[in-house]
Amino acid sequence: MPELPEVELIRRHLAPVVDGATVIDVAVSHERTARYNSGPEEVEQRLNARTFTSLARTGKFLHSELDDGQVVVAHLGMSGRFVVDGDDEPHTHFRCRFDNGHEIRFIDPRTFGFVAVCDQDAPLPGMLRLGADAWTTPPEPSRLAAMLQKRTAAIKALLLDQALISGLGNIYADEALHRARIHPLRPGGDLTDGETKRLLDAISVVLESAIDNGGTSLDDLAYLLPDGRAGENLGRLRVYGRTDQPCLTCGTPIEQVRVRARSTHFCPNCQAAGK
DNA sequence: AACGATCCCTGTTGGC
DNA sequence: TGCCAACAGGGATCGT
Repeated sequence: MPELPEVELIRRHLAPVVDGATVIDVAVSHERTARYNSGPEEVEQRLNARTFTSLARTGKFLHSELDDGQVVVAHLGMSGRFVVDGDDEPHTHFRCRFDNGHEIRFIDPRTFGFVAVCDQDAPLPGMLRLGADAWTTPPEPSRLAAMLQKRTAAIKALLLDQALISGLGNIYADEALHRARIHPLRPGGDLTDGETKRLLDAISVVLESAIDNGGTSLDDLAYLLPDGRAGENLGRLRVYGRTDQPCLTCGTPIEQVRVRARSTHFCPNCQAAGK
């Protein structure tokens, strides 16, 4: 499941292909991929003959303004991949050929992802409420503390709320909480100023090193580097997917609980429930 | 307004 | 071995 680091690496791969390129052929072949427009035809019509400007990323969203002021937005969801100049393969729901000779394809078996074209003054609902990007524009500790004030939900759940901070998903939320030594079930409003600062530092380190390591490729290989290799960050995860295995810091078995229908991994010793 | 539950979807896995 | 339920989760939506 691509999170901020994986989406950023995909952006870096796609940007040289799409920036300044003009669409000469586009085909959307799945209704759900076009669900934020009236259907595949609308996405095709609004994209055809348009020129991409600069491919950007906010949280887990990829977006580019077009030469006529529209905005194209893509989200990879759970299983979405972009491939440049690839071969035909199952679950290809979007193909776009450019005047520079390159073609990009969007492959998404679970169809949680999408490609949308919207007007600048009518962004997608999800992007409208998007909080500051967790990596490029993280909030000051005092600002995050203010946002967490009075919040009773588990800090893990709040980290997954893209309206607070955008870009963290289930893997990096667990990793950041472990690095910050904060129990995932602690109510957000109970965090001390010191813990809030630790959490922001941990988020920064966890995301940065994931990008440096080429992202996290899980066993399902839904995410791969542009050249087809697996990202190397899986072996560096300290809690995610390590239920019952010894904590790499203290040896205590990693525990797993569910928070907002998401598996949550933590060390009961390093991340004490009290404080 | 905040919070938790539910749903969408398909490939993979684990239990019997 | 084969079948099927359970599981994985980002985000929208809805009820409380």
